[in-house]
Amino acid sequence: MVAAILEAAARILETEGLDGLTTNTVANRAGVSVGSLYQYFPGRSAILAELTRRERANLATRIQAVSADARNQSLETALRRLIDAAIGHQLDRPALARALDYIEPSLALDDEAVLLAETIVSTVANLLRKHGVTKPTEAARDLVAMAKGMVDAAGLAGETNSKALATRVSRAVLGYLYN
Amino acid sequence: MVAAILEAAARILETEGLDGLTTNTVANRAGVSVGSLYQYFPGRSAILAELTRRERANLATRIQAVSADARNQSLETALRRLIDAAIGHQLDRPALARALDYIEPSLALDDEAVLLAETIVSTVANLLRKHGVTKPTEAARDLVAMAKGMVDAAGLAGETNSKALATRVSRAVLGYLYN
DNA sequence: GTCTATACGCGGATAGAC
DNA sequence: GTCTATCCGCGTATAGAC
Repeated sequence: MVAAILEAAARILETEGLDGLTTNTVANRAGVSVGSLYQYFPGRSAILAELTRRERANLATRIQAVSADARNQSLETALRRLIDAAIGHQLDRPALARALDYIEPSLALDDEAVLLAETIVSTVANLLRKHGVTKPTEAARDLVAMAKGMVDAAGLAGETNSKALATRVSRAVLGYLYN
Repeated sequence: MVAAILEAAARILETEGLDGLTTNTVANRAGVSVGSLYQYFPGRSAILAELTRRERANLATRIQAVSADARNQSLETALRRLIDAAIGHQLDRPALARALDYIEPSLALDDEAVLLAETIVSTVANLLRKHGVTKPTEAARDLVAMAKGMVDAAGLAGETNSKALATRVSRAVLGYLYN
């Protein structure tokens, strides 16, 4: 039930945008009544917060799996794997990812969700540190930001060729690191 | 009067976000009544559209001025100037720029506003083409996207050191081009 | 031209039936 | 536990006074 509501909310975010997401539309789309919805969520923003938490957890899991897996790889290879994971995540549901990215800062996320959001940057930072990159935290933030920008734009433009996109993001990332 | 309304809308977008922007709040902040507001704008979204158009025009003007000025500079210098201009624009009102970036795709912009938005990418593309960069349009889109991502994140994080930021963006941009 | 007052609809949220 | 019905407040938009 919770899953049905969240999935309905996600679909509405994708098709109608933030404005179109109301307790009524979510309930309708989920095939339940508003009353039932309020038994599982205290309100509209709680739905958004939980949806964000789930998506972040999703991405964090991917990132960590790849990162653990790439422990003995070169920095280039490890980064490429991370980029692939991030692109896979974002191009899976580009409009959703974009909407959540935007509202995240204005959301009152619980500690867990905040931690998850930071996981991504700190995973990258750790990787960079291990390979002797200077200012790993700053670099990680920059790399994540630029990758996000590129992937986000690609998603908006309807680009679907993940591999070509990954190659270009890699170029930008490696170029940043080696200049 | 129109200017007062738009400035009020901009301030509300910055402080309250998209949800907080209503015809009432805008009118109040502008020091006029709702009735007067409707004499100048047919509705809420018209305000957003016009605000977007103005901001885009603002940035496009900066970009073109710099671009014309840098006609005989090296590619590196020209790009750095463009980056400085873009950062100057975005860090001037980071929350506003971020909000408009997000809503722009869902806005029914008139032809002029669309053209202005494209001006930025095509200015960069022309510059790249002149210097023999392959796939200039694709590269321009990527460069703008990654710069936007970095500057946007910086603005969110409250970073105010434009010069340091510009240096990092330059690194990313040049790294992308020369790899 | 600008205001106040108001009609109208919609979304959030709850009460109470089943 | 889920539903329907309903209350309340707010935002859009307009009508009409000044």
